[in-house]
Amino acid sequence: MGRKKLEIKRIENKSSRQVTFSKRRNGLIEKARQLSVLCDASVALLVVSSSGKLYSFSSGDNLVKILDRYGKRHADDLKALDLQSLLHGQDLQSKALNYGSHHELLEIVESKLVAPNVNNVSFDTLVQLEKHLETALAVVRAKKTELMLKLLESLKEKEKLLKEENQVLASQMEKKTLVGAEADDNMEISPGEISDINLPVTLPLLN
Amino acid sequence: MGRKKLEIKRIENKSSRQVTFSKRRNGLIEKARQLSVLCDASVALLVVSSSGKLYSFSSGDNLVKILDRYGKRHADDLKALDLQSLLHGQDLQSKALNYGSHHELLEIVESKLVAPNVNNVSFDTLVQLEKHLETALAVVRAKKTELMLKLLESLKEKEKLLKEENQVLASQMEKKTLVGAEADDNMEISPGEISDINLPVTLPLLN
DNA sequence: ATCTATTCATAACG
DNA sequence: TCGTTATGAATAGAT
Repeated sequence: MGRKKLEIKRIENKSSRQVTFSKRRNGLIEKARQLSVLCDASVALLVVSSSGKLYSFSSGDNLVKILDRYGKRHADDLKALDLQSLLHGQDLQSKALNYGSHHELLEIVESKLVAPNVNNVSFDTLVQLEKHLETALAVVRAKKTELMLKLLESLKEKEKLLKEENQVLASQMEKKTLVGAEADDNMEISPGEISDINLPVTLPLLN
Repeated sequence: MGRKKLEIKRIENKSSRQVTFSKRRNGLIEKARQLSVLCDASVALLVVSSSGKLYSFSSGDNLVKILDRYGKRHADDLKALDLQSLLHGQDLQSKALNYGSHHELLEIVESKLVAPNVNNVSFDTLVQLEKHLETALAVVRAKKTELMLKLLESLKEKEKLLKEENQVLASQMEKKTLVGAEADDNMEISPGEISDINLPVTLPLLN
């Protein structure tokens, strides 16, 4: 959108690359902001210049909320697997596992850091908060991973069973086809043989 | 940039919000891509729609590299904080380049902070450091989640297809059985009909 | 940083 | 979701 059409490939001239970076980075961040506002979406953007400087944007909520929101998508899956109980333990550790309190913790941290009375907060307290934050994040992360792994396992198991069902059906089909072909020649099929095959039209697994 | 100037505030009409979201999201991702290419920058973008769907972009290098660069920044911060003495002559850069070092760096920072010579460190810088750490953790978590979600999606898709295969096989079985029963009475099965059924013994999906 | 000729992105509509 | 088009925005190159 300039005086000339610019090819999208690395700009070799260092100084114009720097200028372009600066302009486009600002543009990108503004666009990200607009999208989040206009469409009520959560947006997180990280840009690291070739010289290593970090620029970022994240829609109000803050990244953590974005991830929480993302996590909600799987609420149904988790419920289906009846793993919710894992999230609602009684001890302190499992308290940290709950999304809500996890979030609360972060909000507390943020309010402490952003509040004007920051000076009141001792470094020790800050370090404590930081530790708690890290621990909470780690535990939640691990738990999340664990749950997803279980989900994966169950899906894989389902897949395996379905494959087996397919095998059975397929071999039954083959058998049936052969019998049918033979009947076409000279054999008869007894009703008993037929009922023996027993169609699993509705597979219990699928319910 | 449309027929009319659009105010940057939440679009109330749901369907036009959806349309705008779709267009602008694509635009944003494209811009992110261009920036990363033109200026040789690392870019990570996460967008979660109000309905919870995730869209993301991350420049080729992949988030790991972004975090590596990020790590360098931490290293710089540490230098600025005059904490490098803690490393006892170890190579700061290379230490900062791998994931594990994030935690290590944190511990170093912490140990330094509880020490009495806290005065050297400005509070603002400390807050910066904390934010950066949190962002890094969040991004890694998001990426991990994203990958697992993709896996889940593909497994679900597989499951769906397998179910369909089962349905087909089952109904074919039924058909076949009926035909067989009829043949038992008075009908003949033409070879054409049989080959028409065509057993999918090996499902391409499963390979 | 600022300017401005251009190209680009997209709001409205079908 | 897709295509079209009039228009507002972003920005490449210059200063």
